[in-house]
Amino acid sequence: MRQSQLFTKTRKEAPKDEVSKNAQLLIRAGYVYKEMAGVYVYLPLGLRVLNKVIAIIRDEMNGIGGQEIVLSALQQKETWEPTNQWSDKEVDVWFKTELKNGTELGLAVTHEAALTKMMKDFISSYRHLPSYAYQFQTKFRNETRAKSGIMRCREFIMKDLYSFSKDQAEHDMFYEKAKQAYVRIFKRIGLGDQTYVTFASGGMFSKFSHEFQTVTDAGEDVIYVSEKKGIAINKEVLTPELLIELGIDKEDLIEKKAVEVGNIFNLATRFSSALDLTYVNESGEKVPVVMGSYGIGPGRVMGAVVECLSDEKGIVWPESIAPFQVHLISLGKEGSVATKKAEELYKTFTDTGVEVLFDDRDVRPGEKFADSDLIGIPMRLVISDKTCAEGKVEVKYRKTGEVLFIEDSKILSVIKK
RNA sequence: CGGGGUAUAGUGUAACGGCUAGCAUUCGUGCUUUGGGAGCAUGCGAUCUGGGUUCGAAUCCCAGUACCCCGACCA
Repeated sequence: MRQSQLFTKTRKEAPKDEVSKNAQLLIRAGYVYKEMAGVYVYLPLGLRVLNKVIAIIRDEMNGIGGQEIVLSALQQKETWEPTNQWSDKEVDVWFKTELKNGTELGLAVTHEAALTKMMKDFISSYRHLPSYAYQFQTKFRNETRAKSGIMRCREFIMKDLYSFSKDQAEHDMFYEKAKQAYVRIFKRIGLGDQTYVTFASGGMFSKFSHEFQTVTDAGEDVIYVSEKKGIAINKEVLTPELLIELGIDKEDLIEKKAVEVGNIFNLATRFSSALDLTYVNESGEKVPVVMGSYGIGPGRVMGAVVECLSDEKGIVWPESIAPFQVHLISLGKEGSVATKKAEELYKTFTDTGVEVLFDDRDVRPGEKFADSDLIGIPMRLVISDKTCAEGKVEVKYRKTGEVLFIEDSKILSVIKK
């Protein structure tokens, strides 16, 4: 993509009412636009990152047998009444609306009830289980206080997978597989080092759930990390008994602030019982399906990456989710050798499938460099009269600052696809 | 939902109750310039909304709205 065609532009200063680092940088660099508190628009650059995060999650969900669907954002009152969750007392983050005829509707806070209800049409025998469905869908939550930029929103995309198993043993096996898939997701996204599988409150159906907590001061949760074990415990469930059970010394725990980027938990038969999702087992008995829920917020993940990996100059994207692989910067004047070469290189990249943002704007070098640092694409290539004279291209890595001069003919070989 | 704060061009800011609401940046135009947000000239662009006090309100008071922060909440 040509930067001259990109309708967004960078800013030197962030809006004064954005305090969080993620929102400041994402707005300054032109990734997101704030529509209102807790509601952000994803701009061309931001959508590319979001889609890459989504692609990684999708790949891992498909890898454990997930089947992608899209449920509706508008939900019926009847869907939530069996579990008593239509009540504003039970679920206090509802956005509700109604049809012209007065029928009450809700904007989806989450989807377990809707999917459970739907699955009644498809699950009736043990032969139909286990089954796993997931989606990327917009959730609406009427938070009393949106905060932390794109990390706590009133409208946000969430990946939610729901598992349908014959019994607890089958559920437990999948639960473990899903946990490992989550570990891989955060590793691939570039947050592996600072993200911990965290023991958290399991609600009323199991002792614990597992949260994936990314350590950052921008987070709202307090966790206790055991570096030795590579796991963490949410403050809300930390007890001496648990430490014994996990074989952790209290001295090994370090208190840290963290943001919950994923959560997986056992739903047991809460929804299947309430909504009558049952199947007939081999003995001919009708029994409720055992369910699990597995969530990740791609937008929140994106915010966490910015919080964790940016520096004083701007964002530093991991290669796996950067909006582009390469930031090609031409410093040549119109009609110069450098400009011609940059154009040729741009064509080579686009022809060979290299994702490239081409800064072909007629602005001064300093501005291009500053923008490049702010936008945070992992590899920067500079073409100037100087580099052309040597038959080379300057390569600079955003993360390390390392600079290389590569011969023209070898450029494609240093770019990872 | 409780508490606190803020509201002036696209953005960041200044202005004792009193002069044509100033500065920077952005944006437009022209010239110049081209390896870390250059320079000169010139132009466009603002007091959140509604009441009140006052001879006079960006400034004081009340209400509303929006946003931010702390806490609660996050099924």
